[in-house]
Amino acid sequence: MTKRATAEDVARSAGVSKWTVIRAFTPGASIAEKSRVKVLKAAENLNYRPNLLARSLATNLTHQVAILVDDFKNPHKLPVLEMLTWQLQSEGLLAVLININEHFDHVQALLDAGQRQVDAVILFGTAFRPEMLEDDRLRGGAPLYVLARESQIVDVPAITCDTPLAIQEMCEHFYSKGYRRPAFLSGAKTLSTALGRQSAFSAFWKVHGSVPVLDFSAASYSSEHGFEAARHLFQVTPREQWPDLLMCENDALAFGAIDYIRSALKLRIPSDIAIAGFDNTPLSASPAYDLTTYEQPANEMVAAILSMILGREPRESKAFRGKLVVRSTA
Amino acid sequence: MTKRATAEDVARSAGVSKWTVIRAFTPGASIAEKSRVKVLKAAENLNYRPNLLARSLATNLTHQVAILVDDFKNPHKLPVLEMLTWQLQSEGLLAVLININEHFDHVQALLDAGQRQVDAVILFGTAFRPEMLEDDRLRGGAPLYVLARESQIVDVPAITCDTPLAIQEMCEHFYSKGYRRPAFLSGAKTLSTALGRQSAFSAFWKVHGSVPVLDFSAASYSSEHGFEAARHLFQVTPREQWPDLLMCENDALAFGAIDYIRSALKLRIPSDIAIAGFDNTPLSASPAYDLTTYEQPANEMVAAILSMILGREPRESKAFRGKLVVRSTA
DNA sequence: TTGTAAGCGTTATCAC
DNA sequence: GTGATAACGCTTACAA
Repeated sequence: MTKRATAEDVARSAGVSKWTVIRAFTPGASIAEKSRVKVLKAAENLNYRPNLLARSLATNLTHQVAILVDDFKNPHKLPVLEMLTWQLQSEGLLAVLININEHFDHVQALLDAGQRQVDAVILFGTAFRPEMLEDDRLRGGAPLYVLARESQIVDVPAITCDTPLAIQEMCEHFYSKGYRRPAFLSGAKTLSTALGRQSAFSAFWKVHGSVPVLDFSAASYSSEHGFEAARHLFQVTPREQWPDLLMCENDALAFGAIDYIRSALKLRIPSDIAIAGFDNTPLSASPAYDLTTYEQPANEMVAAILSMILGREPRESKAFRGKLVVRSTA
Repeated sequence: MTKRATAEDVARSAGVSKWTVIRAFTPGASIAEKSRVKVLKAAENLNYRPNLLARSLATNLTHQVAILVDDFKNPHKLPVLEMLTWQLQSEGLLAVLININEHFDHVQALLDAGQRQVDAVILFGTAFRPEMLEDDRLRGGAPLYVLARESQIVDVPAITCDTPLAIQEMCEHFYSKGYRRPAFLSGAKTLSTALGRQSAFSAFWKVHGSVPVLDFSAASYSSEHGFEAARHLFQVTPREQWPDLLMCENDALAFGAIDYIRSALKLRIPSDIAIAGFDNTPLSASPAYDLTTYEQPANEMVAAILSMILGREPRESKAFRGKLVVRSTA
C-alpha cells in the first residue's frame, strides 16, 4: 500500500510547480495546453487524483449532504432514498445516511453533521420536535431542509406533497363511490399532526358527511401496528357503527388493516369496507393488496430540495401535487 | 451566519495556546485539570466544536464508510441499512450511501470514495464483475468488503449467510413435508451464481429427488419480475410436470410468484403448490403471504464487517448460519 | 504540563 | 501562463 501521490509529486515528475498541477485539474483555469498535457500524463503515471478532503478544508465545501432517517420500518423510505442518492450524485454530491433513534438523537446527529461540515442536512420524515432545532449549539450549522413532512420552523423549508389537495382528491373519489361512513387510521401520534393528513380528511367529511369521522391511531407507521389498530377499532366500535371506508395514513398501516379485516373479520374489500393508503409503495400494486393509494411526487420533491441546496432557487417551503392511484380496495 | 470558532479562537479566549485547547478535547491527553476546565468553558461560550474535516486531513482517518448499493428495489435492503448505519454510528463511524447504476458504476464510485478518503468500502449485495476490481486506477484505495454475496477476489472478504447450510435446512424441511417435484426461480442471472442458492438447491435434489429440478429465472429480483417469471414457468411447462414446490431466490420473487399462482392460476398454497422465499423481509410475515423463508443473520454479519473495519479481527471471508422461518406456504 | 514548529494536500491571491 | 506566499484547522512530534 504505497502512499497516494500528491499534487507536489506530480509537479516534480512533470517538472512544473504544484500550482500548475492544480490548474490542470481545475476546469477553466488558465494554463498552456502544452503543460496541461504534460501534467495529465505525469498524473496518469502516478495514479494521482486530487484529495477531496484537503480541497474541502480549503474551500469549505464538502459536497456531502446528511440525510437523517428515523423510520426504517416504512418501505416508502427505500425508493425515496434511491432517488435522493441518485439526484445528489448527479450533481456531484454524496449522501451521508444517518440513523436517528433513541440512542442517537437529532441534536447529536446534527452536531455531528456540523462537525463534519456537510453542506446541507435533510430531515427525511423524521419525528423531531421543533424546539430541538432551536438548540443553541446548532447555531451556524449546515442549512436544514425537511422532506415529506411539514415544518413550522423559520428558516427550515419543508418540501412536501400537497396534503390538503391530495386528501381532497382522495375524498372526492371516495364520495363519488358512495362511501359515507369514513374512518381514519393515523400512525404515531406525535407525527400525524406533522403530516396533516388526518385533519384534511376530517375537514372534508365535516362538510360532506353525515356521521362523524371515526378516529383511531396506531403506535407507529408499521403494518404490525396497523393490524393491531384495526383490531382495536373493530373491537371497541359497535357493529352498527362500523365504517364503510377506512383511510390509513400510509400504505404500511393499510396493509396491516387489510390483513386484519380479511383474516380475522372475514370481510370483503371493498364491498364490506373500502381501504385506502398513502405513498404508493411498490407492494401496494401487488394483487394480494391492490391498494388504492396516493403517490407523492418524490422526484419533483427531491429535485426541489436539490435546487435549493445548490442555490439555484431560494430556500422556501414548497408543496407538490401528487397523483391519486385508484385500485380495487376503494 | 457567523463563522465557526476554531481552536485558536478558544485559545485566545481562554488565555492559553491552541494546543492546550486541542488537549482538552483529546481523551487521555496530559493537561492540568485547571486549564481543562478553563478551556471547556471558553469552548462552551464560543460554541466551539472541533472541525472533523481538518482532523481527518491530519490523521488520514475520515471515520466514514462508503456503502455501495445497486438494488433499491429489494425491500430487504432497508432493514440491513438500518443495522449498518446504526452499528457504524455506535462505533463513531458514518455511512456514505452510494447508489450504483448504469450511469454511476462501481469503478467511478470507488474512485470517488477513494478521493474522499473513506476508511472502508462495503459492496452491499451489488452485482459487479470481479475483473472490475482489478482496475489499475483502484490501486491504494480503501479496503473493500462484500456483504451478502460471494466474492472470490483476493483481499476482498465476503461476509455472507452460509448458503449451502441454509438451502440444506430448507430442503430438508421441504423433503420432510413430502414435496418431490421441486422448481427453482432465480433472479437476475449475473447475480444468482454469486448467491449460490440455485446450485445448492439443485445439489440437494440431485441426491434426494427423482425428477430433475425445474429451473427458471426472472429478469431481476423484484416482485413484478417474479410474477412474470411464474407466468412463464407455468405456461411453458406441461401441466403434468408442474412442480409441487417452488423455491424462489428471494422473498420479493416469491411474492410475485404467489400473486400469479393465486390470481391467475387459482391454485391453493401450499396444497396445490408450496412456495418458499429467502430473506424474511418484514412483509413475508403478513397474513396476505405468510411466507416460509430464511432469515439471514444480518446482525452478526454487520458486526463481523465492523470488527474487520476496526481492525479487531483479521480481514477474511466469513459465513454465518441463519434461521429457517416456517410459515404456511411450505 | 505547556508552548513551538512542521506538516496534512488542497485553494486563493498576488507578483512576475 | 506560471511560480510563490498564505491560509484552511487540525495533529504529531519535540522542546521548554
